[in-house]
Amino acid sequence: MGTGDASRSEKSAAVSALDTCGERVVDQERVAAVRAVMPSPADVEDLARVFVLLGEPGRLRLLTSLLEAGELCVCDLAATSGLSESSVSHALRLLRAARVVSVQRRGRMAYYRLDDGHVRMLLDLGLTHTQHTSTLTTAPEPGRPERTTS
Amino acid sequence: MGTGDASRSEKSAAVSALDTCGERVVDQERVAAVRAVMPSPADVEDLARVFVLLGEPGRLRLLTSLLEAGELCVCDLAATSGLSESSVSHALRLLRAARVVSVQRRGRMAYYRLDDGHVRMLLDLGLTHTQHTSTLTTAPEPGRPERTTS
DNA sequence: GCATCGTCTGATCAGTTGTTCATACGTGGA
DNA sequence: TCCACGTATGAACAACTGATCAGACGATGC
Repeated sequence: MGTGDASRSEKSAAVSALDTCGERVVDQERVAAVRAVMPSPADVEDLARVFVLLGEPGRLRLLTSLLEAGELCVCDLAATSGLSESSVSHALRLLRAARVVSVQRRGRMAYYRLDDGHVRMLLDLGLTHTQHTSTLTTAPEPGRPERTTS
Repeated sequence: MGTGDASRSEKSAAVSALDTCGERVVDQERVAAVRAVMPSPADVEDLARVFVLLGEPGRLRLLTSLLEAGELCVCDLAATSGLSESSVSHALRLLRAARVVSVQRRGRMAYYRLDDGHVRMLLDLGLTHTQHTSTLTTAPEPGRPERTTS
């Protein structure tokens, strides 16, 4: 099955440009259309980086805390997230590097806040829906007091 | 970290309920407020699972392809995402388990589509903003000048 | 029936990631 | 000044994850 397998090229014949490495393609038009609008690799990786940062329960609790409180210091973030202060510091380092949070120092305290409206929207959207969709993914849990995010 | 460290309980004295394990807390009111509205651990982990699924470039390209095409078979997904067909299959397995995609078989083909409006919104929101915000994330960090926002 | 195709799956391996421990930095108070 | 505090950092470790390879399954065509 090499490349000569044109048995289902009923749609278009301009395959060579798309079929870069012997991959079989069924619906060539659709594949071409998708490729045309596919974000650049850099954009995809950027977005993936953001989602990854949101994809760890500890960081997610940190960010949720900041979403609710507006501003918190490291030790309070440790208290609200249940992480050790060291873990919080390490996590905040990553979030800082991605410009997701910003820090402002007062005295020997460091106060963090969300610094990215984009992430705030993703967070808010995610939190809202997750609470409506309990019992879906893997949560056999009984009822929970469904907070209203306002 | 002695347990008797109540040195800064200047705001309220009802610490015992919050301070479960010798953690220092600065703004107890705010911490209590955040804890009150913090989603349940199960909800947090559910949401984190979703974000993790979106947080890998390969899967993100798969999902973007489905968002654009509506429906694609495995080999076409391999073509649009640049992954091997085996990797696609493994990835789709995870996405299926999380009810993010659904599959419909016709003959020996398997056609996948997005099956979660929640995820579709997150995807769409993410993709929209990422394309406006290129040149941001991957920036090599200008020295880390702790910008005092605004 | 047999061979081929598209897809799925398990095992293995390498790379990544979060946590912990120990320590270092800068600040503020005695 | 010295010490306690809040935070930041590096190293080491365990756990997880994605890619690859090999093989299996069901469906189709001869």
